[in-house]
Amino acid sequence: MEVTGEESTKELRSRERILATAVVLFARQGFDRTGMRELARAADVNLAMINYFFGTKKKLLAEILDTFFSEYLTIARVELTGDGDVFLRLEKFISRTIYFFAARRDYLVVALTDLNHNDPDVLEYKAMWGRQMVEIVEQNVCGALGVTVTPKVMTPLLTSMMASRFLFSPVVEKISAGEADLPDFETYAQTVVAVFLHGVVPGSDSSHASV
Amino acid sequence: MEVTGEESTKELRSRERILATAVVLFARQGFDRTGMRELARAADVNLAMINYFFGTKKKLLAEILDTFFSEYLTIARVELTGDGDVFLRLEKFISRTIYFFAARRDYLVVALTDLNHNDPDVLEYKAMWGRQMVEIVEQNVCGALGVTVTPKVMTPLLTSMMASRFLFSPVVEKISAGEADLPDFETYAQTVVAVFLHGVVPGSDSSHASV
DNA sequence: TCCACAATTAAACGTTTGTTTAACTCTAGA
DNA sequence: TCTAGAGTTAAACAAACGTTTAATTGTGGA
Repeated sequence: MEVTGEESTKELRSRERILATAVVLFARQGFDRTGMRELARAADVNLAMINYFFGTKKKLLAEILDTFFSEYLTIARVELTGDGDVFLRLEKFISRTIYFFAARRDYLVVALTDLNHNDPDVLEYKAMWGRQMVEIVEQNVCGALGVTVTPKVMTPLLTSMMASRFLFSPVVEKISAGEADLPDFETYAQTVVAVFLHGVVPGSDSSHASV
Repeated sequence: MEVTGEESTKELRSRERILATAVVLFARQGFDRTGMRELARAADVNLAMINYFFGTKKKLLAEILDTFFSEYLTIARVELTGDGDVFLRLEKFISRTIYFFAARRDYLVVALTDLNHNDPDVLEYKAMWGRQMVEIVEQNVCGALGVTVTPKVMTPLLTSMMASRFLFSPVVEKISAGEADLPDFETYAQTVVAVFLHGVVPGSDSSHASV
């Protein structure tokens, strides 16, 4: 068939339907707790189609992770590199990343939870992406900021801060239905920017001056 | 046998050996990827002993999580409540928590990754602990700090910051063997305190004044 | 000594797992 | 019109899963 046309033939749709369904299920119930039959049923394809298109379940996961990490890394490269003001660059990076996390929340959850265990294979894969991320932060942020925090501490720290809203959201929403809910992403992005750059207390430089 | 003595009889040892081994394996390879037979072999007990002592695999996990969350909550109650200076209380809380995370790293990893999926049962369990944590922060931190950040945002944010060092450590260590490694916990605790209270840039109140 | 009972064991239970096979349908290109 | 090949299907594979059963061992208290 050769797929010379660009979209919507039935075969292409199956592949993408599997992919889209897999992200949702993996995020909701985890990679291991999601069976091939369950995924096939949810994506409305035959069981064998998953192995036909992706080979193995692990390779299906790998494709999801590649999508997420490459896009995340692109944002970091675009927003963090350059000669502009470091604070402005950080502000833009954090803001764009949070919007990215919001748009691809399921990808984020899969990447940070399913990936968080340490098969030697998976560990090497994670290190590959982490290395590039740390490198960008090291060469474009740490020096320009003139801080003592090392890039290997700062990178996970900032990533955790930006992601926490999305990783904890199911719990937080469950805590109190109706009451004051989570802020929109615009507000949340500003919060993370503010805390990361200036700390929780907004107006002060806060060397112990409370109550 | 009644277990009137306080320790070291063979039966007690089996139960605790299972528990200790489970935490390590669950943290390293995940709850689902760890089979009962594998756990039994690693703990050097018969397969049936796990169900004999804990009933089901899920209840074994629940015991691990209870241990972790109750201790974490105790620290929050002890260090965050009271009338002293908010900054000093936060500083002590962050410091003690990070030492706690370091001592119980495997527990932390199990609690934050294996628990991060959303079976309705698990979600309710997480909400139970999260609710108490948010309440403590709300009543003892947010008001005293006089900040606009809501407790439902601040609590996950701070927890993420404190935990990031431990969740990402396998990746970060893999990134470059030999080179400048992660800081000790004393230093890391100070870093989190500093960033959370004053932002990444130490000496300035940093309203755009770089390069 | 003997009894009651906790601990331990080997074996089997029925499901479910990810993957593979071989046959079949459909369609684009010669 | 015919054919090569991609898409799709039902069925089966061995392996691993969590759990249960029934029998055995070992020990403290009567």
